[in-house]
Amino acid sequence: MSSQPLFIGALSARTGRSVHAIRWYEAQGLVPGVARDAGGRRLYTEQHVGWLLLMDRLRRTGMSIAQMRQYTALVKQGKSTLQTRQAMLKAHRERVEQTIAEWTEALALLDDKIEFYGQWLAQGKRPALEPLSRHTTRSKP
Amino acid sequence: MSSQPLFIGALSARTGRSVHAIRWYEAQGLVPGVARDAGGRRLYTEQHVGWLLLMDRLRRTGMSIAQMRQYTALVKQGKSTLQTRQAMLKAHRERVEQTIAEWTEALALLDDKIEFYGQWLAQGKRPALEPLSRHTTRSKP
DNA sequence: GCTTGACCTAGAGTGCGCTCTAGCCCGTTC
DNA sequence: GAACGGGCTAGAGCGCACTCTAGGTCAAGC
Repeated sequence: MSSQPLFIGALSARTGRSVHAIRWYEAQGLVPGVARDAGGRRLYTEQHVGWLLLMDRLRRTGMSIAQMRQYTALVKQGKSTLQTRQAMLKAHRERVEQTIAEWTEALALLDDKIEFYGQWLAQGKRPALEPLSRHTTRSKP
Repeated sequence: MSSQPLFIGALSARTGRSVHAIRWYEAQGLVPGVARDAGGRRLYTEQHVGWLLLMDRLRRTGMSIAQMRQYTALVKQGKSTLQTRQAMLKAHRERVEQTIAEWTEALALLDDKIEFYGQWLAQGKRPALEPLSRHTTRSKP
């Protein structure tokens, strides 16, 4: 269960992030609890693997570095910030859902366009109805 | 049905894109068929509204400017490129679906974390199981 | 005919998130 | 003990997608 510490190269291998990126994340205040050995080298634990992968997920779902820094700062402050952290994640969850909804709409537009090209190709002439109007207009009934 | 042309300010208002952005898009080869009046001002039609909104959708679903330029170039070349255009959209559709899947996974992780904080708050002490392991490890059975 | 405002071009500047370089240190291996 | 691999810091550079500035033109209204 308890494992020996990882050096930065090992953490890099485990997380798929570059060594540079890991150091840069730390400099940005996105990696709490990094110890050093006698020679000044960073020492990581298994938890850091999970943490970095969480950071990765947050990033790749559009959370900014600034917000991730804020979240990390809350974690560093301990359990008095549990509520705030939960609220942050809930807010982010909202944004993720919102984005999924938008991308799903885009999927519908793409399907229409693909179908439009399909008909054009099948019939040899441009179909009458352009698919654009249905999806791209901004309301106005 | 036939409407008088729009100047760039009107197009900006209709599409929500800035005047600067519209000119920049044109410079990048993303806006086909832009006429000019005697004084050199750009003249747009209703189709341009739809076109820009399509470009917007593609952009906001992660298509790069380079790829949008490629797509626009195909449109400019006429119907001989129908098949290629359709293929491009199909490929983009794939990427969009892929991304939706990833974001949906992230949603699950967020839900777990939110729940984790909920339990911590309810019980007053840190729950045993960290939600991270389930979602963030990269395979390894 | 002069002001006003919307338009024009060319190009510089910006913000984000890394990525890479330079120059150095330290510990292990031959 | 020299070479090598991996670590360190500080800071420069990059790619993308805009965004803004400077300096000018043009046309419609007073």
